[in-house]
Amino acid sequence: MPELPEVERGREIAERLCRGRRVERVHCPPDEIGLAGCSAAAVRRALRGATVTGVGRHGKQLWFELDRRPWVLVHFGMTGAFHGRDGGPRPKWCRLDLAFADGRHLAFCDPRRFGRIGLADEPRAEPPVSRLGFDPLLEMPSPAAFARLVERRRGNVKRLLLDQTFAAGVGNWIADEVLYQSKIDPRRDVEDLDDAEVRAMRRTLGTIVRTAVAAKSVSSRFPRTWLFHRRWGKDAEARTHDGRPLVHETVAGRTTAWVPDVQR
DNA sequence: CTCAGTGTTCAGTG
DNA sequence: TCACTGAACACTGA
Repeated sequence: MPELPEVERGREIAERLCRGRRVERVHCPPDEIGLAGCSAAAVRRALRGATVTGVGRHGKQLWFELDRRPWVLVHFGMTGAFHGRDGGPRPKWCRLDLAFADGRHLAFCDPRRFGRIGLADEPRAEPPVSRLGFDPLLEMPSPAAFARLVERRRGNVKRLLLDQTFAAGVGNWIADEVLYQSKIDPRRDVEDLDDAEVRAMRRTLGTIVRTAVAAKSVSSRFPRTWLFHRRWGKDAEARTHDGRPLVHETVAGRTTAWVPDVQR
């Protein structure tokens, strides 16, 4: 479930393994669907022989910064992840594999193939990155600026949180966690939120994202009070840490876990 | 065998 | 123009 914290974890793995190193060999099989408007050959050409100067991220978008253009963008889709290794066979579901002179490899694995690989000269200045809203880890708006962004929106609050042009990197579980910790019913209309609720959303969003990133996205290290640990599966008996019943219901087209006792 | 789920985009409806 | 729904995408695992 790659949301912002999982993608940031991928960025850290890639940066530690690749930064300052020259790409010796590239494996990138032809793949019409998973390549966003470019050929596998173009991806190989962009990477082979280039030195990785850094790995950037905004929301769920991640890119390799190279010592020449274009750069290479990766979106993890629903099941994408990076795996480092010292050698040996490529892992299963590998769609991109970079080999470095020191024998290390970085593989992008994506079993369900919803991930995307693309090229861009200036990722931040062009779509899809340029269309994204603020990244809650890198640039959380002030309370006043956050309130102004919310004021301009319509529809229910779950939809707002999932909208990548509002807050980049929020996915289904973070949206539900924010609403639970902010005590807001996911079906509520954005226009009906009061100032305290909007402030609570901003605060919980920041805390949840920073906490998950600090835990390196290892969910067993997330606070035990989080809804996260209770939301998976649609167990009719599911309860929060303090014994309140969960419900699962489709809101904004997505399975939503929430707690009617707590969220108003 | 069926089907939920995960992120995103797109076509269609109101 | 906007809000919203449902389908499509590919695949695993229950």
